[in-house]
Amino acid sequence: MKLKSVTREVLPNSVTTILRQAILKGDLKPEERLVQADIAEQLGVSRMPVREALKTLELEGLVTLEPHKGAIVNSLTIEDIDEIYELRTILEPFTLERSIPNLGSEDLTELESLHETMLETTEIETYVDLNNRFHNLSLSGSKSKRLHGLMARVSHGIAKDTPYVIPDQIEKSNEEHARILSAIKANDIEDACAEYASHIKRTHEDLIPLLNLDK
Amino acid sequence: MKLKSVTREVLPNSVTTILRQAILKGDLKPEERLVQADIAEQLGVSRMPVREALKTLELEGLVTLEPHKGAIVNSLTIEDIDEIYELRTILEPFTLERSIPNLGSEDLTELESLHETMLETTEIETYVDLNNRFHNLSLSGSKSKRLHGLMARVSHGIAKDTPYVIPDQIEKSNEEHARILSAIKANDIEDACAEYASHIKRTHEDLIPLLNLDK
DNA sequence: ATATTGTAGATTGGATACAATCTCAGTGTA
DNA sequence: TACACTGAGATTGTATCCAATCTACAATAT
Repeated sequence: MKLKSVTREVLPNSVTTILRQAILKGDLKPEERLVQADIAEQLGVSRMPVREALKTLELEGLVTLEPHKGAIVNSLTIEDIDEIYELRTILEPFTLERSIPNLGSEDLTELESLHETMLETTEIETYVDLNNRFHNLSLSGSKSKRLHGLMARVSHGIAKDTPYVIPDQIEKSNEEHARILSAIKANDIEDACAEYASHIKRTHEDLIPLLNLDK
Repeated sequence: MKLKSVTREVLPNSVTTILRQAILKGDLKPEERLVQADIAEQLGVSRMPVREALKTLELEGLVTLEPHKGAIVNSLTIEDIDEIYELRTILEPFTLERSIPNLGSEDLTELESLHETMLETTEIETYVDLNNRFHNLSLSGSKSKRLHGLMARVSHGIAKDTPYVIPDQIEKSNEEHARILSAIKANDIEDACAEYASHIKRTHEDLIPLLNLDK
């Protein structure tokens, strides 16, 4: 018998996740200084896991680490947002193209059901979660750690909670997801990628005017 | 008077560089296990900097880190190479497009002189170094840490020493560099990016048949 | 009063020590 | 012989400690 090996939970990973979410949610503000000892105490661990977590976040581009000085939360300019969305528009369809051929019928069923549930969901929290699962699953056919690493690094830069700020985001997304999904089911890779790209592009265009970013 | 601030050298960075080069040069073979204590002893440091270095290399995609098990050097398949070059073909012109408007006249002079020196160079070692500086400098107008991080992560996956394996690589590159350079000087961004892209694409095509990769 | 220097406290970098976990050879059993 | 088990050694994960460095404020000089 073959069991899927348990992902052994390791402290730095948990710490990383907690800090990453705090930054993306805005609990930790840009330019804010992150003191290892304080974080360690708050989380009830030693400084060591915190140090590793900060290192990870630096490589993900969320914080800046300066030798002997410490970590500060990176701030985002409009140019950053633009850049992030342009990169997503490139990378995610690129990945989708390699993912579709490897999606099994169970995956398609699952995608379908996620989509149907989203159609009936009005709770924003739930929707954000379903939406992430939809996107992740559709890209999951590509096994390339390199691609998934790059995408994580790009999209971690910005909160994944556009439904919170864009009016009608849910309705628009549902429509776009429907088109992506049917293209995937029809195995029309080219079309699916194009629809996926315009989904991201539209989100970008809707998002920009809503942001009041300084600098 | 204004002094250039000293770049404070920190141990993990040195360790990372040493390990990265060892992997790219092939001194550390794919699937080889990297034991922290051994590396630490060889380098005359404690395990702590080594741990950080391995973490960096993991996020760069050069090694895989499994909890409680350790680090092994990642191996490359043909598909990986293809993917790396396709990504470079996308990312580097994307960056060049944002870089050219910010290149000063000193940068152009420097590029010119690098190119001229390359024309006269037959030493492969020297050529590889000049070539790297040429590429880095041309992309240096983009200040985006995100882009440079992504590119580093992509190209660190593969040795930058194609002149060692591709016959006539130097001659072909010189010709292509000339075209890129003149487009940059003419401030023809579109053309420069196109030439840059086909430079990478040609290298990819020349490289593939020369590699005897298992798997 | 302002600018500069000196100093103490805070904070990070790196080393060491210990705990948790894994690996693997060796043993016993069917 | 083949297989499962066991336990010692190896290796990684985490905590703690000390040194290097930075920061901020107070003392001093101009």
